[in-house]
Amino acid sequence: MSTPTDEQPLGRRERRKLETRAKLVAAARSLIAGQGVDAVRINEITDEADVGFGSFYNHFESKEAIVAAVVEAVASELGDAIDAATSDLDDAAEVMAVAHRTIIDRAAAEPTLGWLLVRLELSHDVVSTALGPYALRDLQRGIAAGRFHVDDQAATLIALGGALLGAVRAVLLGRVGDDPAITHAALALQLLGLPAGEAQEVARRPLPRG
Amino acid sequence: MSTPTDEQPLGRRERRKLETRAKLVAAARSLIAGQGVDAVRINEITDEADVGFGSFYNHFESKEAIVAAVVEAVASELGDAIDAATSDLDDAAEVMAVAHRTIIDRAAAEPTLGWLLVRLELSHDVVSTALGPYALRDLQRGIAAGRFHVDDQAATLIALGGALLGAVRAVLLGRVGDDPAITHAALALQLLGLPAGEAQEVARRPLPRG
DNA sequence: GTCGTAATTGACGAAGCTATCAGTATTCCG
DNA sequence: CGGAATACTGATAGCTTCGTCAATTACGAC
Repeated sequence: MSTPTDEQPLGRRERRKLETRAKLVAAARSLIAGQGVDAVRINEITDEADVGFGSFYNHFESKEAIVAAVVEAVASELGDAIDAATSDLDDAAEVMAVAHRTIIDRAAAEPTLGWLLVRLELSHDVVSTALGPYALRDLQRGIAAGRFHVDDQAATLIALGGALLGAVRAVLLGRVGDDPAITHAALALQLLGLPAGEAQEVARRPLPRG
Repeated sequence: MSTPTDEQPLGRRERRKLETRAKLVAAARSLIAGQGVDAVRINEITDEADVGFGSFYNHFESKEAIVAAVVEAVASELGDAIDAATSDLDDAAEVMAVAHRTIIDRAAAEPTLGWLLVRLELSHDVVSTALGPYALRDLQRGIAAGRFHVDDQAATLIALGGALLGAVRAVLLGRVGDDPAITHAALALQLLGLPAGEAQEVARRPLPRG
């Protein structure tokens, strides 16, 4: 997910410019998480970023443009997190469980990220677009390994994504019991056709390098 | 879900008033379905309803007020549809499958309703609030009958609702195969712990009084 | 037919938001 | 050091939206 990051020999001017841009994106991110895209005003973004109003238009053409930047940032951040958490695993079912647990744990630890995910999903399909490819890969590994019993792959991914998003919302709203990540992971595996007992066992395995 | 509807002896004046109100709600419903709550302007609603701008404030205090009316209408409409479709059934698993199929089929037949559901869910929790009680009742029947294997009821309902909403969105976006309602119903039953074969069988049963 | 009541209407003032732009401050480079 | 380049700034013009209100219209009672 991460690019090789070719960089560094930048003048002070360039650095300040990027810094301003980063402040704007961070401010937009936090405000969108709190209020949703539509409710956020551009002057709120510049105030939060502690930057002159006019600066906004030095970096972005419109609100849509900065939203796109936020979406991209969130997508790559989550993608990296999933990669890091699952790269050491062999069992396809465990990969799926850990991927879901990662998302939910991160949303719980960083509600701003969680709300962003929820609030951006409707308008920008973040889950399908950004996470879909990972999910599809993991799904097919599980099918190939004979662990999942799946009839319609696309429909399964949709249900999986919807259930995940529901779980994230529930966590953010505090409507959950203990360790919602494990609970949800077990449900996801059950959805994929694992027997209840096996789903529980896989979902409960300790996270790698935790 | 439906109230006994005590009514009829109304003068023409009352009827016209209710008619205006109904036109406003219908217009709001269609516009919200198309653009989401935030994007809808009050003058758009009155234009669509073919009513003077000022009339809006004879019936509703604010946009929030009319949105609440729309939410209530949608909730009772769906509730009635589910009741009608499942009241003749004995098998708890079949009840759950038919309930989900009903929602998806209705969303497919009436995209306005589907989009409303999706667009209102974020801001108003329609699925949890309006459909949750039905789902909980059916879930507990299935558990009592020993057909579902459920660990955490609340988490299961959340996953079920999220998956349903995802399926509705997919249908509206055309990203589906044949008979998405049956496909999704089978997934829902699998999520509830039914073995894959059994889930398929129950999901495929013909709808009652179809 | 006349009058009182209540709903409807659209124009208007107030408030908010966007995008621009002319001016200022900072950095780069010869 | 000095001039060019570039990012930053906030006031402002123009537009959109909201909620109110005085005038108008439709209804129903007598």
